[in-house]
Amino acid sequence: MTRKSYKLNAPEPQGTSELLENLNPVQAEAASLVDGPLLILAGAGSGKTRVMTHRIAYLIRECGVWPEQILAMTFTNKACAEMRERVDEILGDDGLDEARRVTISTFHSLGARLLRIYARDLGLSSDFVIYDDVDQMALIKRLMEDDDRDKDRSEARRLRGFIERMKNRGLTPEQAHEEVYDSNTENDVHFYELYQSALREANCVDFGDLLLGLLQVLRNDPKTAKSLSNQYRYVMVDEFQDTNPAQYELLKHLTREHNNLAVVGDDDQAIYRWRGATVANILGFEKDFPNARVVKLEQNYRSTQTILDAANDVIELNTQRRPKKLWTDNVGGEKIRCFTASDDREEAAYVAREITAYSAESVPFGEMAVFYRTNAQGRAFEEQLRFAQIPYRVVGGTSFYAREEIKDVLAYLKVALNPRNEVDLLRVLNKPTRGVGKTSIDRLRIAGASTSIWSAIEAVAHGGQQQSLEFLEAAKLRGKSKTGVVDFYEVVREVQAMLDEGQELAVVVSELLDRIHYLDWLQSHDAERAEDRTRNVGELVNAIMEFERESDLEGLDVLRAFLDRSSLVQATDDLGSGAVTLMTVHGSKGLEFDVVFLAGMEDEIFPSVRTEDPEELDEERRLAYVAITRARKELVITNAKRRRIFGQYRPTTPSRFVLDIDPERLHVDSASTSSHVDYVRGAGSYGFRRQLMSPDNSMWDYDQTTPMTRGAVRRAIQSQKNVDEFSQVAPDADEPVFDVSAWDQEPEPSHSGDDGLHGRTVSHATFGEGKIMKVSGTGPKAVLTIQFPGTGEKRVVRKYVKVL
DNA sequence: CTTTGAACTCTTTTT
DNA sequence: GAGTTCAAAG
Repeated sequence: MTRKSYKLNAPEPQGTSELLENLNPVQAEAASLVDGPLLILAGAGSGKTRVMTHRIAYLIRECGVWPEQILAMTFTNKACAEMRERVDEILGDDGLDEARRVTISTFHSLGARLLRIYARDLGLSSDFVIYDDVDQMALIKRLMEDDDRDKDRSEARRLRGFIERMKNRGLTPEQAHEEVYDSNTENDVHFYELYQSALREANCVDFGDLLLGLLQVLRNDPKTAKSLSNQYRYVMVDEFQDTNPAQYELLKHLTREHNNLAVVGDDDQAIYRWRGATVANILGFEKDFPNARVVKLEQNYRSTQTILDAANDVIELNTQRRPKKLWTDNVGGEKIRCFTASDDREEAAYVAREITAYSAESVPFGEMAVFYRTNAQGRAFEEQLRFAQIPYRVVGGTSFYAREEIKDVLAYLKVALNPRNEVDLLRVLNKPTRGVGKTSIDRLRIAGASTSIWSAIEAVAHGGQQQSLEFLEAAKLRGKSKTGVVDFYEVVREVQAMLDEGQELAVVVSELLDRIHYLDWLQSHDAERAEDRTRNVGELVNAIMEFERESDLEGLDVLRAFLDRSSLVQATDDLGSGAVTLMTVHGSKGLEFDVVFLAGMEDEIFPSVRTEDPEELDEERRLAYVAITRARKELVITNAKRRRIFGQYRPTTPSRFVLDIDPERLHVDSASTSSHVDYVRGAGSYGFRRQLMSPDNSMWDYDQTTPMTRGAVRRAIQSQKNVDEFSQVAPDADEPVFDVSAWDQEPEPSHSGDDGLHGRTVSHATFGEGKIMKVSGTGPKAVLTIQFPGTGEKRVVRKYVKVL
């Protein structure tokens, strides 16, 4: 990569730039302090994204910095997309596409991208595959068996946790060894070592490796570090309070040539300690970067005074924090509404009812959100919102790409790309069932012990040609298990062949599905869920097609890029849509909504049961602070007197965080089954109250006869009128839906915008000649539905066929 | 080898 | 209450 003219020293800002006109003086200062280390302490809602985006624009416009020289790190892909969009807006459309040229990335995406380039330095080939946590667990369990440890699930989880912690701290197994202080840890480190070499053998990396691997490259090869640092002349980091030591070290490497590191963060919003993040990074920033300048953003532009006060009531009880006070011009505001339901279902029903009511008062669905502490709580809300015909989208939870059927299909592709990848290989070797059971798998593993399972499979498939030990061992397979293994081998080879030919990815997948009768298998194997799963597989094909069409990559690179994306991006990462957002509090970080419902505010839910020491409680408190400060206009806090946990009802107590809020700011919805008169302010009172509580849950003051308020009734009635306008939940209605059922049907002719292609005969590398039945889109990337005699109907992108 | 059913366990939070 | 694991029958 050659950059001829680096701006080595960007000029100090001269006077005012019109770019900064829309910022307040402190924001403007933060955006224009361009050189050297900078710490921006940005309270909730103080416009930090605004500052960062303007800063990027300022660098480009006023300081003559090339977009390619700017690196901005965020925590989620969602945040990346938003930042890019906003930079684009500020810069305006001048045809230079500057926003696109800035590197805006998550740490992990950057890691994946750079590791593809430097894979060799780590003994990986660039075909390496990324393991998600399910794959990781599969590998760990297998290794535990080999290492004959107790094959205990919780032990496996513990080991995964250990490995993850090591990687978060940037420690390789060798480095971890030096830290060992007892024999148990010694043992764990040994396992870490084992795990790491298994990953390398399989030519795979896990999530932590995306960072640790990159770190290793930078540590071992100063030249690479230097050139990267020179390329990224200006580095910015969002949510700096949530960086872990590995990420921090990475930043140091990347900025060592210039020290131009601007970090934005808020210690009150640090919520990823459990993931290895340490506030030490933000608290000690000035120590590591002695000449760092510090800017504090304390004016809140988001919430009402009431909401801000409530948030402050909660957070001020934390002891370990940089003192700061947020203020706003936005005085007053509605009181925070509290509602206590009799159980979790009623809680959800209440929220649904209120959403309808707000909607009737013309709050758009997209401006409302429901937050909860754990993903499991989301289901109740899904049910009730669906029932109330409210459009919603669930963010987080099981990601699309983590679903079984999706992982299955992708596993075939991953094996085709990298057959040494044993986790994926074992995942689909007998899926759909081919008669290859545990015994056969064990034999293959023994046969391939010195090489790989794949080579043992190859040996079986190639029959008596080879006389190696592997072959002898593997040759014990006979009958159904042998034909099964051979069949699997052939499937993978066929996929590889199609990929080698440069066949379109979506076609490869369709062929694969046909070849292994995957959809039939889904149907016979688990009829109940088959419909959903079939649709998901169809959506996967759609996503692949879409990706391929938009991608400017060629050949196998498309597949690699798609697979990387599937491991790094949540399918729900896209923003926008007129639907109510359902998500965990963690997921809400960085977002804002007019109306926020904060549900399940009960002790042992929020704060979580698993909170043990005071530091963890502090973190829960910060989490509550984050939740509250997401709300612009109104906040509704709900809880339930009893809740189903482990499938049975258990009594609850109100969250101490609600008790911490000055009752002055609360308005108890009298439709509640409890009057909340018990809500007394003060953290100190909590422990005391808890002692007082009798086992029969007398904390809650039963008062079930209270009628709904007139306001609530009014809203409920109003809402009835509006219900019909909203269709059944269709979160991604504008996405093209791949109609799987159409695969077996007769093609239906169509003439929409077909460039005159309709009915023409085409020739395709694999399928031969066929007739175009349907055209959607125009140009080389249009999707053609083609009837191939002998093969049947296929959808193919225009550029892959020749029109005869 | 595969399927079935009963027993058993686990629940934070996510890139 | 859901997902996983284990044993026994097909």
